Amino acid sequence: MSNNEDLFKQIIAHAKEYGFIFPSSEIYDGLSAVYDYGQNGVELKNNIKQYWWKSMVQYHDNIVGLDSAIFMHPTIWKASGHVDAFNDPLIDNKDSKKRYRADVLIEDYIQKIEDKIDKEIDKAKKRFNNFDEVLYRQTNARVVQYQMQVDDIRSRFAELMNNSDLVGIKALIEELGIACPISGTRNWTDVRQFNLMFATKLGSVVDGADTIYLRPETAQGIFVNFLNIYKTGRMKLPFGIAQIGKAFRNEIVARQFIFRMREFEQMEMQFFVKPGEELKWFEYWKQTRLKWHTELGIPTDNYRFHDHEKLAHYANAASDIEFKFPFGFKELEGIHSRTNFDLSQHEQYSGKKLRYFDPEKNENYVPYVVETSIGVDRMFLAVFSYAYKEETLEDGSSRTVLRLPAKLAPFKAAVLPLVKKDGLPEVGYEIFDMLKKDFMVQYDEKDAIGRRYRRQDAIGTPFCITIDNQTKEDNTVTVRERDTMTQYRLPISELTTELLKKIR
RNA sequence: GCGGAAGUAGCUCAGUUGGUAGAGCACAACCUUGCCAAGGUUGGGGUCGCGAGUUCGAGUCUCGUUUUCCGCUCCA
Repeated sequence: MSNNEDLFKQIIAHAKEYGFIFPSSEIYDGLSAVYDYGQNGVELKNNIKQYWWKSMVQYHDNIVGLDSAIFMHPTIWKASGHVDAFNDPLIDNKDSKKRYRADVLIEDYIQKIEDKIDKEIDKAKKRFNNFDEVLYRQTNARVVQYQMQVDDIRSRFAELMNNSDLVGIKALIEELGIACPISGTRNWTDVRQFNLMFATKLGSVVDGADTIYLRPETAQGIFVNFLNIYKTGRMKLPFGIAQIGKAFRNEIVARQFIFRMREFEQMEMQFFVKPGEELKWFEYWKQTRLKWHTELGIPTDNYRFHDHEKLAHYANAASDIEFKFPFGFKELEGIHSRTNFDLSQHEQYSGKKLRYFDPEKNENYVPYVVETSIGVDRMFLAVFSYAYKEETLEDGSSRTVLRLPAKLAPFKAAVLPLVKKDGLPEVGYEIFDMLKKDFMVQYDEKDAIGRRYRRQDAIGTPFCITIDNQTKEDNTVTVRERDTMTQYRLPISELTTELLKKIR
């Protein structure tokens, strides 16, 4: 484990040292769990997004793109369930230092009483032959008393939650004498509300301005545009809408470098299908998405599916693609069969019909949705941490190399005149100007050639193009490959084709 | 949020019992070499995370704070 910890630290250090990722606001001491992408990081990140966008939008005639706003109508988050689900009242036990959801503590307490009722009923069942459970529940004094207790707590608790009465919730916990399961004490902190959504005010007049939220996921922007795209795009089921964009969650604990951040970027695609076909498409997208990952050349044993057993309220199937990060297998992408939950909710809250007219069946219905959702930053971390290698070479020397998939590398090639004289830099600039139209290319003439190769290795440039004195005679250059460190000569005129071939 | 560890130059670190900061690499300029890093000369860069306190004097001791990593907790 400590080996992996060291490796992870090295990866973080490398990301900073070579201009991939910097802590946000670093000269002001940084801002917790917020990061900036540097000159090389932004290229890698853009390439990841482009690779995704092409595979979704460009390669599918039935998937189109979207760029919806981060600000959205506040009711959207009521419809989606985020206002409720992202609003947890939390309470800490001062002795065990454990944190609980206050509502869960109360639910557990209620559950215990209900268990007692069940026990009474079980006993009675054994005792009486013609057992009438409904009648028994109404007449048995003990059961009636328990049931009244449960109903009382339920209704009081619901009211407290509706009024967001945190003081009242704590009072209820104390009144019920709920103890911490670990320490067994009733030494509680105050109940605090953690809203996972960032709120701000729309409109410059603070008084009376409406509270709006920074979106906690990009998916809802797709759902609320379903009708627009379906109609203006003349779409037919099945079809998809893809979107890349920032999302924000006020996590209680955001950590592990860029794995869990409060501001992050998602690549989501919602695929609308006929009811009843969703599980077929769920399987399809599971396999398709895994293929997208493995086609980058990262060995398949770095990936695994994790099928959910406990499903969210909106899903009827869900699976994660997990990646072997330096800190273990963790979620990289989620594939969810979201049923017609979201569109139905928006129908209800907006009052607009979000229906598809099926010309074959000659009927209207709310389509089902299969979602693929991947974090750009997590994908960045996955690729970056896989690519990072400390190698010992045959001659005993070592090199640090980023074995990035060529199509994701910030720079595709570096143009390196062997020496800074004899007209070689001039030829170098000619080649640079030629290649820059198609590729991100770096020009470097400083220091010994070997050192320049290593510099390119460290930022993952797959090819180095070296100009020497022979170049002036026959217009050929040396191409040096990052992974194998092998070299071969090539006419300058063939460089573009060669690079295109290798990078695709 | 709780507990543990850490924070000295871009990076890796040194800094004796408190006596007003060093090295290597990196960076810049010039010279030299020329196909797998670490030749030469010169130079730039640090109020030692931040803020208080103790002291004649704090990188070093005390307290607070912040950031990062790890564990717990929370979360898709």
